[in-house]
This record gives sequence, structure tokens and C-alpha cells, in this order.
Amino acid sequence: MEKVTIATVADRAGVSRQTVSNVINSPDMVREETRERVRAAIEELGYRVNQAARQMRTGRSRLIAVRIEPVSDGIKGSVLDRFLHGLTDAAALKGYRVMLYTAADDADEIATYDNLLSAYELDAFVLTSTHHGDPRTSWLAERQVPFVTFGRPWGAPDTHAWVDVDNAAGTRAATEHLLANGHRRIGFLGWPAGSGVGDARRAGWRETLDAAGADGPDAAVIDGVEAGATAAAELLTEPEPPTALVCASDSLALGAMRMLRTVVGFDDTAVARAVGLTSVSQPLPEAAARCMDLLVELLDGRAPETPARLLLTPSLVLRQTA
Amino acid sequence: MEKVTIATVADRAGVSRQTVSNVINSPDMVREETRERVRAAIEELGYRVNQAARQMRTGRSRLIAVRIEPVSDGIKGSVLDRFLHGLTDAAALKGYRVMLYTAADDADEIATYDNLLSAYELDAFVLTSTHHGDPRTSWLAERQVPFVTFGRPWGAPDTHAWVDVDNAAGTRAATEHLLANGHRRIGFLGWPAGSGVGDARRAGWRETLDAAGADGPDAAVIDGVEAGATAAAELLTEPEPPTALVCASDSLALGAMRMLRTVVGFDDTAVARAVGLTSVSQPLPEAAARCMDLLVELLDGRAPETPARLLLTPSLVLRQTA
DNA sequence: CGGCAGGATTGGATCGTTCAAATCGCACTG
DNA sequence: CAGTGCGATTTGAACGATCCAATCCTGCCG
Repeated sequence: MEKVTIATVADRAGVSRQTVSNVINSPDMVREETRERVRAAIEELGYRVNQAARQMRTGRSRLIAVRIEPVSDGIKGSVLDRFLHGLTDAAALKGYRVMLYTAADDADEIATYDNLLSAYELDAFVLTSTHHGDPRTSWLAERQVPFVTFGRPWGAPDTHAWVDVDNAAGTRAATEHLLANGHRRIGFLGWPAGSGVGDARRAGWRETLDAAGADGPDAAVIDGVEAGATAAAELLTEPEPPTALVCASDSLALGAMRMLRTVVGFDDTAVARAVGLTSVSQPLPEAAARCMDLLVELLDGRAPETPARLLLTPSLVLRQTA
Repeated sequence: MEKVTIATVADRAGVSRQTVSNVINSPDMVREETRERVRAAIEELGYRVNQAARQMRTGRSRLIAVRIEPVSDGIKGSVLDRFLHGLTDAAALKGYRVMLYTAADDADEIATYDNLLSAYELDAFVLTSTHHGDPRTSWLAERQVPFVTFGRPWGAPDTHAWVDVDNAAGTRAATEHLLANGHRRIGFLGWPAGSGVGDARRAGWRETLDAAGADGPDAAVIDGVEAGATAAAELLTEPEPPTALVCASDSLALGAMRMLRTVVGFDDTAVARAVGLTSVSQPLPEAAARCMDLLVELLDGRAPETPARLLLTPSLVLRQTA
């Protein structure tokens, strides 16, 4: 099979290279009749734009980079994987591709940015797992590299576009569901204060109880199944023990299930599905699609001057445990 | 910051562009003294090869594509994600990057190959989840696209390089472990015959029992936690019930755990870790690294004429259930 | 019927790298 | 000392797309 370049198409359609280029990049500049003729030639020859050549001229690669994390703690890993899948789909729809990289820590990640940017001229980055004092966003912002974060800029002024899930709304929905089912003492099993996500999940539970004039005990432990079981056992020894528990993660919930029937987890991981645990599910495909939307706006230079912020609402997936 | 090209470096080092290129691509062609001078200039200027320009000339993009699968059944999804992480690491080490794509089915995937190859001129593909009558490998082979599969070519003649995990060795290790612990009747919970992986897992168990002169019942069900529980319950009603079960997946094992203390799963997923299930673990980072090794051999044109086949041995991760 | 405005189309230059071939420099030989 | 050989280095062209400026139509107006 011969190599098909823009010149081949031009010959076939009886026009110049530039006209073919125009048909592809700014169709309305070309007269309709010509446009159709060129399109037919493209179709016939199976022509596809050579990205490398285009990139060399325009400086844009139509490639965006995302970090893939090690499945460190295992149970919650799948959240990012599902996000990644959604992002790959959303990117493809808009003519972009996703490239992966790994990094041991923030500093390593920044070094990788430098590499990727100069070698591959990546168009943009999608950052996940934002956290307090994140050095990555300022590095990228300083160099004017387009990026979007999945996760709000904790603690920092939000000077960039982001998409996040409303964690508090998730535990709020869980708590409301339990209240509706007649529970009056509903406990919470969460992480130690300080992590933005964890604090938000706790707050959603607390607010809802307060609003309903109900109450329940609260425990803060390092995430893990055993920790969940131990903490749940302890909450149940209280003078007025809870009849249901809202948990900040499926791991904690899984542990708690050993002590108590009515439990709600968070993140709707594979584990939850496997054991029939009711859990709060993040709309990951949608989050990914919104990230791409924002990115494309940024790349096309039609982003609003105040960076976009998007807060998505999670949903409660009902199973056996609540 | 100015754009640093190969010409900038050449000026600084007082040599020609080509010499700089040689220092990068075939260092031993350049005199040592010159080489060092050029290296210093590269360092000083922070020069990095522009991949787009290089690709345009050489036709090689240093990009490898892998399909990311939807977390369809959830529980086993993480196997591929862990493989992906390993692959990204291994690729980076060899100067390659991993690009993702999604596809609904084999036909869709083949269409994507066509796209990716002509638009991005991908260097190679890594295929996962090979199966009987897989149309993807022949498509790629016909077009002489370099690729490696993670998973052997089931049923087909193996005309391409592949890496796989010795599934039978996994269940063999599990069964031997149970025998060593005094169990004499050991059952197997697996999938219906026909899937290469499932059959191999069953065979490993059967062989080991036969060799030891022991025996045990066998059940074949569609994967799932509930299915595992039901099937396990049934096996236990036999006249001579098993005292331990080897399972083809963690999902099945998780279900079986409800009926029986001693159970071994397969794939060492997050679920297994979470609930303390003993499970057979695939050496995924190693498998990924070997895939990259084979790919680089292929791409450098120094692959042996008989395609390489690598069978890796999984290991048994002992936890509470065995 | 010539001139003109405006959009459509064309040719040439360019992006940064590597390939292929030419040139340089130096030691060695007859 | 001219001639040869060989390794090191340089020069010019090319990859395939887009940008830019120049040219070509076409219809319309005076």
C-alpha cells in the first residue's frame, strides 16, 4: 500500500495541497463543490492526517497526559482506573489521545512534565489526587501549560479549572437514605481530619443528622478493613449504639459489615459490588468527560477568564446492606 | 525560554547538526573528545529531542498502544490495570511511552488500529485478553505491525511473540499447599470448559490431585460471588465433601468463603487482600517488563526468527483462608 | 467593457530531525 | 612526496503538514 499524503489527495481531487488542508481544518473557507470533491478523494484513498507533520508545524500534538498510579492500597485504586477509562473515551471523541506516565512523588512528577513537554510537546495534563500544598499545579501554571485537575485545589486559591465530586452530597444522600429507613442513630467511620476529601465526607453526614435532629458517634481511623472492623466494634459499645454506619470508604465499610448489618460505603468499588455493599458512587465517566470539555476550551483559547469549576453529584447505589 | 533545537546545540558545541544527532543516536561513531563536548552542550542547554521531528524522518514514534478495558465485571478488572502500570514503567525505562485506546469489541479494536497507525504511526501494540479465534493478531500480522500479546494465542498457531502466566502452575501450587496442610479431598470451583485460562487452571488442580492419589469434586459455573456461594454449597452436600476449595477466581472464592473456611482464590485482587483470602498472584510487573523486552527486540529488528514465548510462574500469597 | 472587490486557490517557505553522500584530515605506504 | 584508505565530520535534501503572501476567478458596478 502506497503512502497517502496530502499531496496524493490533492492530485486525485485536482486541487492544491493547501485546499485539502483547508477542507480539513477550516471547511467553510472552501467552496462546497470543491469541498465535496476533496472529501471524496480523502475517503477513496483512506487518507489520514499525519500527526507528526502537523505537530511539527503547529506545535500541537493532540496528546494529553495522565498519571497512572500504582495500585497502592488496592481497594480504592479502581476509582482512578475508571476515571482513566472515561477520559480515554472522552478524549477520543474530541480527537485527542491519552498518554500515560508514572511518577513516584510530586517532585518526580514535575520532572516528568518537563520531559514530556519538551520531547512530545504534550498539549495538556489532567491531574488527579490533588492535595494540600500541591506543588504540581503552580509549576504548570507558571509555564502556562494547559491543565485541568480532577479534584479541587485544596487550600490553594483556585486559579485553574477543575472538576470534582461533591463528597458531602454523597454522605448526605447516604445518611438521608438511612434516616428515611427509620434509623435515628447513625454513626460515621472516617479518616483522621486533614484530608479534604475525608473531611467533606464527614461533614455531609454531620449536617444531615443535625438538620434532622438526629445524632450518632464518629470515629476517625487510618483506612483499612481491619481498622474498620475494630472501630465499628468500638462504636457499638457506646451507651446508645448506632443502628447504621456511614463510612468514608468501602474498605472501612467492609470491616464494619462484620459487626453490623446496616452499612454504607463510599466509591462503589469492585469489593462493594462483590459483597453486596450499598455504596456512594462517583460519576467518573461524567467527571472525565467534563475534564475533557474544559481542556478543549482551554486549548481552543475560548476559556472564560474565571476558570471553570464543576462539582458533580454522586449517587447512592443500593444493595443488601442498606 | 528559547526553543532549543539540535542546531542550537551544534552551534554551542561548535560542530554540525549531524554530529549532534550522531552523539545521540550512534555515539561510537563520534570521537570521544567531540562526544563529551556535545554532551556538555546538551546538558547545559537542557536540549531534548523533538519526537515529532524525529518521527517525521524515521517513521517511528516511540509510542506503544494498549487497550484499556472497561471495568466490566469489576472484580477482575484490576489485573489489567496492574499490568498497565507495569507496562508504563517498563516502557519509560526503554524510552517509549504508552498510549491508551478503548474499543467495544474486536472489530472496533481493529478499526482503531487502522486509525492509530496512520495518524500517530504507532510503533507497536500490546494486546491483552487474547482468546480463541482472536481476529486481532492476524490483522496485525498481515500488516506487519509489531506486537506482543499478554496471553498466549489460544488455539491459533503461535506465530507471534507472547508472554503469559502459567495458570496451571498457579492452581498446582495452591493444591500442593493444601495437600501439605493435610487436606485429602480438595474441590475445584471453576468456569465452564472452553476458556483457555479457565481450563488451564482446572488442569493444574486435577494433575496435582492425581499425582498425589487424592481426589475432589469439580464445579463449573459462570464467574460471580453468588455463583461461587451456591456452587460451593452444592459441593459440600456430596457424600464425601471436600475440606478445601481451589477457585478459578477471587469472586468465586469470595462466595465459597461463606460456606467453607479453607479456600484459595486466583489473581490476588484487591478483594482478596481486603478479606484475607489466600490467592494465586500473577507476576504482572514482570510480565509487563518482559512484554517490553520482546517488543524492543522486535522493533530493533533483532528478534529471533522463531517468535519468543515466555511463560511466567505465579506465586501463592498466603493469608487467613489457607 | 474595463476595473475592482472579495473569496477561492496556488506556490514557496518552514518546522526539527535524520539519511545519504560528499568532504575533510590524518596516518600509512610505496 | 604523491597516493591510498579510513574514520570523523559536514553538507544538502527530505519527511508531510501548515502558514503566508501572491495570484486567480467570478460577479458586479460604473
